[in-house]
Amino acid sequence: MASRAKATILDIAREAGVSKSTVSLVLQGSGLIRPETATKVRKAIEDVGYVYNRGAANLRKAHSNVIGMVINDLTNPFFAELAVGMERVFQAAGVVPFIANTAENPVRQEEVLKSMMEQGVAGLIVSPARGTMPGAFRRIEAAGVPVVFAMRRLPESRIPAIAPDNRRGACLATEHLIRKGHRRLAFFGGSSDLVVYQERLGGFLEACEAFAIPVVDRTIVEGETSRKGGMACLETALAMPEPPTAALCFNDAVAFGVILALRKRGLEAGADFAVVGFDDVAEAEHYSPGLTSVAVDTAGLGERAAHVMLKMIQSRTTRAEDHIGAVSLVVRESSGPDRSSQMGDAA
Amino acid sequence: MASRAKATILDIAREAGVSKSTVSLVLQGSGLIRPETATKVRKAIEDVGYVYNRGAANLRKAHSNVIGMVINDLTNPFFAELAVGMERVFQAAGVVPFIANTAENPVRQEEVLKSMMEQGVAGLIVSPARGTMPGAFRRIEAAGVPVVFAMRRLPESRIPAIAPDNRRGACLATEHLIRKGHRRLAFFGGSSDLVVYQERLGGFLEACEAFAIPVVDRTIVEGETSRKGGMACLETALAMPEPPTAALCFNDAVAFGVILALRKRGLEAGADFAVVGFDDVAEAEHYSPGLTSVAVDTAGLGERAAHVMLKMIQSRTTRAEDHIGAVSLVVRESSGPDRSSQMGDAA
DNA sequence: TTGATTTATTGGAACGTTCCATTTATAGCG
DNA sequence: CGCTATAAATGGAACGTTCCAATAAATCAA
Repeated sequence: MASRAKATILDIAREAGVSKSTVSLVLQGSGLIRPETATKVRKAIEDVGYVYNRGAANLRKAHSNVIGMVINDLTNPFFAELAVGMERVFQAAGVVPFIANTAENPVRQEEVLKSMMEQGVAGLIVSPARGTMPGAFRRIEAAGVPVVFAMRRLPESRIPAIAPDNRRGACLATEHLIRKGHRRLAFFGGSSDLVVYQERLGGFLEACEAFAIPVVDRTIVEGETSRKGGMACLETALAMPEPPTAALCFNDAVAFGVILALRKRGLEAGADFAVVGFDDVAEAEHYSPGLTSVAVDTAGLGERAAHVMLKMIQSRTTRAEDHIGAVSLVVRESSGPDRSSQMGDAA
Repeated sequence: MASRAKATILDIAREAGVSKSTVSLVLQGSGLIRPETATKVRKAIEDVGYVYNRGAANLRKAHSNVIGMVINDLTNPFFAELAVGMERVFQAAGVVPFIANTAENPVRQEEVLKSMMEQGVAGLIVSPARGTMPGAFRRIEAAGVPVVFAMRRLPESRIPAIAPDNRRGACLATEHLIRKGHRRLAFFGGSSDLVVYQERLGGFLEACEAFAIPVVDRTIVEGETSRKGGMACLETALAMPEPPTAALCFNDAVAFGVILALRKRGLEAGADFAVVGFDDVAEAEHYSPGLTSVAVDTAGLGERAAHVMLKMIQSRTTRAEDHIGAVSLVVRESSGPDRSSQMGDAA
């Protein structure tokens, strides 16, 4: 069936009885060639089972149409959603994003970035792994490849970042808890090596300050940003002499963990302890109880990041403005009764 | 700071005072060059901020070290886990997998596959989008690029597939429901254009047959493989004159939807209606109630697929054996009380 | 010393494209 | 009919690697 060695532009030229240049022109859809010739060439392409060699082309053209997306945790649905938002934009622009996962591992991240650079990507959208060193992107910047950070940023970096308004979101959520009447508040999960953590914690503290919550009534428990981490945080907090009655969680995964741990103790989120999450993943709505969470419009941020990237590529610059996405609080049951309700649930 | 035009092997050669061939040798870690020379060259590489151009290299070498992973729905945590399993294996082999999402869209899939082929991938691991045409992979096979299907297969294709034992899993789950005393059973979600659906439904029917469940007592409701689809399935089924008392769901997402819909009606999964899922995603364990589900060892299948792929590349063949992964039923609360408590199926 | 052997290094010809500068064919105009 | 203007097609020189065959330098055997 198929030829052993892979067909090249020259094979097509021979097959169609034209020159390689003509084939090349057809391939890039130039209007310079006569329609009949183009048809003839296209038929030949089909016949020989030709596969375009982008590597060879890039050798001359110098800018590819692939964009790399480097994500720190693909199993987190939050990041998958981000990816989906970006893809929507790129698809329309005829760009194929290649995704790679770093599994929150800076060493792996280095490998992945290297591989993408070698592949000649036109740009890189990155959600950096925790513990990324400040200089990790110096080489890439030096090579003139545009980079955009999504969701996370690095401490002192000039790379543009697209992220939600973490501080404001946390502030909003904390206010909500305070207005519900809570006076002993906790912030659960995350760790201070993440800029995002500092922003969210900052918002939490800002609201505490604004409502004059004394420092002793603010409990801050760092922990893994996972269900397990959330469970641990709750245990730690409840073991305290004056335990908090409400918690803002670093993200939804932590919040789910807290709800789970409450249930294990025979307590119910909402009724016995108020829980608020962050990110508003799809699951938050369907959880039981529904999780009050800060919605960050993940897919929208993905789209925005993709747009910024495209613009940077187009204007061949390596700099762009940060973009802070609007946030909103989605109130559900986990943060306490809407009225003074009872759920009809008797078995 | 960095040079405007990107550095090549020749720039390094000049910088280090050697020939380009020497630099090339150093780059591929050949033992032929004197250690001191190698060091000198490596320093030059560092100094000029050189980025290896794999496209150019592939022009001669003809086999790249990138493997494409084409996945039909990245937002499904199930597939993300699959991806993670593969990555583990590839990383050890020094291969970087590039992931792309087709969003269950055959047209998009075509674009993505084309792009990957153009990029010169060494192999492709694919979970084909629903509605993929039988001939969709003919060109790729003809080009001699090894392809492995993961989780899903195409109706009449010679491409090796790595998938769980769907039939047996469904059979196991159905038996479980029957032993619990259920006599009117449903199969919820999915649609018959998927081979996986046919296998799972087949297992369901096989168990029904074995336990002599009459055909009238088997309810089959096709539907979207999502929470929403699951909710719709339950509504349809409960509207019937003699509604089922238990359901095997096409996957966990459908099962979660069913549980949700039950709750909306004031019913509780487990107590009032038995629900079993398929895939045993991480969330199944943490759901409320815990979801009984068929565990398929997703990450293990990913690893297996990656191994098969590596072997195919190594032995430059495009054929391999199918691999059917073992499954097991994980019993939790959603399928009813552990003890043989009689459930009256009069609602 | 000479030649043979081993060890390091090097030029040059690919690889499959693109793109510029030409060439060739076609048409238009007086 | 010759001339120019336009349209269509073409050859050749890059692009950044690898790899073979060839060279140069160092070592050894006699």
